[in-house]
Amino acid sequence: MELAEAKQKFIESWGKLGSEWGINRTMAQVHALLLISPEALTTEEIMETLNISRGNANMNLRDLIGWGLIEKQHKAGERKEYFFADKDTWNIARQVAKERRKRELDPVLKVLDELSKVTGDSKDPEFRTFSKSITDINKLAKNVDKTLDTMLKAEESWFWGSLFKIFK
Amino acid sequence: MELAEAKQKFIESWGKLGSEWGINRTMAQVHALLLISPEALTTEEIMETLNISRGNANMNLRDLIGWGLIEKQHKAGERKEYFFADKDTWNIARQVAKERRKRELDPVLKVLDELSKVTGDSKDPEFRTFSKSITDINKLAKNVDKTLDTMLKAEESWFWGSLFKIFK
DNA sequence: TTAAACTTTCAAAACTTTTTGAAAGTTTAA
DNA sequence: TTAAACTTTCAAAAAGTTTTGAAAGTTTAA
Repeated sequence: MELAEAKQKFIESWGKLGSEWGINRTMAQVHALLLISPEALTTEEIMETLNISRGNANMNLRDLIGWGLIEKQHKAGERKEYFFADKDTWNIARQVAKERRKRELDPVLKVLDELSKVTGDSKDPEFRTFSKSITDINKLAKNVDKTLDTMLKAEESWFWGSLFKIFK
Repeated sequence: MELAEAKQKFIESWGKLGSEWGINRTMAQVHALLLISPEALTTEEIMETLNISRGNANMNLRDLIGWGLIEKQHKAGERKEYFFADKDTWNIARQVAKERRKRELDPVLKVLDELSKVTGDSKDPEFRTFSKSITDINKLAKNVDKTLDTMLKAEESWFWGSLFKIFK
């Protein structure tokens, strides 16, 4: 396979994976493009490579900055803004985990805590089933939360090293 | 909070979480409803409770069966089909992880393996950056894959117990 | 200042996904 | 058999999401 073709394929696959996990396909593609670019790129270059409009490019670049996955770069003597991606996959994974935890897991934990407080007749099967499910899900969610917390603080080598010890 | 209100809130939150993670909102809501129901429910009851059409209910029930999250139940002397959800959160988590791995992670791993085979001029920064990114992502993806594999085989107590040992 | 170079915004259009509901299909009891 | 009770299908409609592109806004050099 040619390098050019391989690049295309990577951008496509990354976009598809993103959309399956609830991330805007174009945003994932822009990220993929920057991931494999040795140099920072301009909005113009991104628009051209991915065949997207200026507005679209701008909006997704801003979102990627919001996710902490890319940064702006200023080149001396140039007016244009350049964008480049953090290339460290461990940082990327941590950053995504961090943002999704904040945006999605945290609110759910809050609701679950509220819902665990609901009281009722412990003879009522409706209440008992509700209560048990909420409690169980709450426990799982808290465990996930705690694990993410450790992961976010961890160094890559320590993290995988530790998992390796457990998982043979 | 009333039990009825709490149920509503749970169904809503579960649906929202699902849609943020790329799972059809209605499917997640049907799942939530069955999770907190002590008894198996008919399509009719689900349609009424969630205010959805017969076609929609049927399609999402089938999908949930496909995900291994709910099952059909036949009641002696009854024509109707009843549906009930596995209430064990650990099983649910495993089942979801298993399906998403199969549907989404596996294909990406396949593409990454292909892309790691691309050869090129190691003096070319374009090639070097591409190559390094693919290799790194491939490594991370394989680690995730291996960890999921262990998790899928594990018993809940063993799994969390082991994590606990690492994560203080 | 001014105007060129650039970035951001946002309403409308395009596209994607989900939902509906009526028709077709299936199963069962008699 | 038949027909009632039920489930499944699927094309069209509705809802939701993303993209466009022109206009407005901002920054900078001179």
